Amino acid sequence: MALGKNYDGQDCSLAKALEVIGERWTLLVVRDAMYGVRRYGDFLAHLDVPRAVLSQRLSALVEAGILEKRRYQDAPPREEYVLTPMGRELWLPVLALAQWGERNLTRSPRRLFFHQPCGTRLDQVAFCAACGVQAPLEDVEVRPGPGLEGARDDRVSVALRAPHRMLDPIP
Amino acid sequence: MALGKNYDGQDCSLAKALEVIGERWTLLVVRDAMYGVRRYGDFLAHLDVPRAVLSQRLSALVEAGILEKRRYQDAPPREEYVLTPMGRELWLPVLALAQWGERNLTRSPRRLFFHQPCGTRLDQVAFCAACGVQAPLEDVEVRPGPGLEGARDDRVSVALRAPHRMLDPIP
DNA sequence: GTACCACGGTTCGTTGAATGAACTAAGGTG
DNA sequence: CACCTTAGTTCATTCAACGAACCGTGGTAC
Repeated sequence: MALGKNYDGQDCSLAKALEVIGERWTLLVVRDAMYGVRRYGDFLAHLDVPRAVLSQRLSALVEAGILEKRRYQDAPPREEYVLTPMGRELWLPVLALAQWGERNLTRSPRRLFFHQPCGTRLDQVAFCAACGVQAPLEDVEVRPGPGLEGARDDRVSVALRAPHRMLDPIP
Repeated sequence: MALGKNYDGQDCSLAKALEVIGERWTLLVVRDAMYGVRRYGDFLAHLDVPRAVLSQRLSALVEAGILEKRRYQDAPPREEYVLTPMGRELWLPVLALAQWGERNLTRSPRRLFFHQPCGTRLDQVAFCAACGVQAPLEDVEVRPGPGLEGARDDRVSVALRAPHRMLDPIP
């Protein structure tokens, strides 16, 4: 489709990336997946996205190799969406963008990120000075920051108001 | 406006950031500004974006404090758009996203980034190991990578096929 | 066994935004 | 005086987002 998602003629890896994760809602779906959201209904509850759009985005992310759809229960049959390694690598740009928003668009931080093995707070490039490593997503813990207001009360929002290891499924 | 740009109810700095730079074309405009593109006509030539959309995006970016519109010539009156400090801070997420695209969606790198003061190649978080600093945008030089094919031949594309310091205006 | 519910979607009419071509306006240049 | 450049605006058409309603599969309660 030449309209809506493609940036034809842009020979640039940023444009390529945006063709995959640049559509409305897509990066928020990825963020939720990083927080451990896996089920259609949970994405829906947390995002207030039209169902048709969510279906389309999930399929597109699976197609692109960022999410994997897999059956986690047979009776009744239920599927879940989990990040692939390629999807987990989006951690860095997502964090950088969120931190930019935090520094420039909000008063105080909504969420803080920590290197789970050592408890050190992470900066915008996820580099843990204490350990001297770039923290992979699996080793990151989120905790609510001072700026987080409890506006929403869907399952997912409530679960994420407690400290939580990234990728751990929502209860 | 509840439609199209807002992510109402998402109490999250990523959503806030996406409200500002998440619309179609917006991040490509910012990328071009980082490369040194400043004039309406140059953005237009490089991006193949409809004129009305470009006008809207440029105004929105000025409104958001990411670009500054300023007169660089009086007869005839001409304006240019340059990144503000807040806009320059988008460098990190833009780089991280582009590098993700490069690693996961393309064969070989389109463009390589170097720490201009010392000539060291930069990684996805713009950390210069030789100098031990996070390189600011002003100190970065782009050079074409092996994967860059000379498909486009507009003014801007041609100019960017030579090594070029970030933010330096297109000739 | 039958009514009801949870989950994960699809369908569809309405609204808003992107597209691209044409037009405008200010001000030089030959 | 005709024409060119730059930076837009206007407008009809096309496409995608929205949100409400509907659908299908397979439990669970009575």
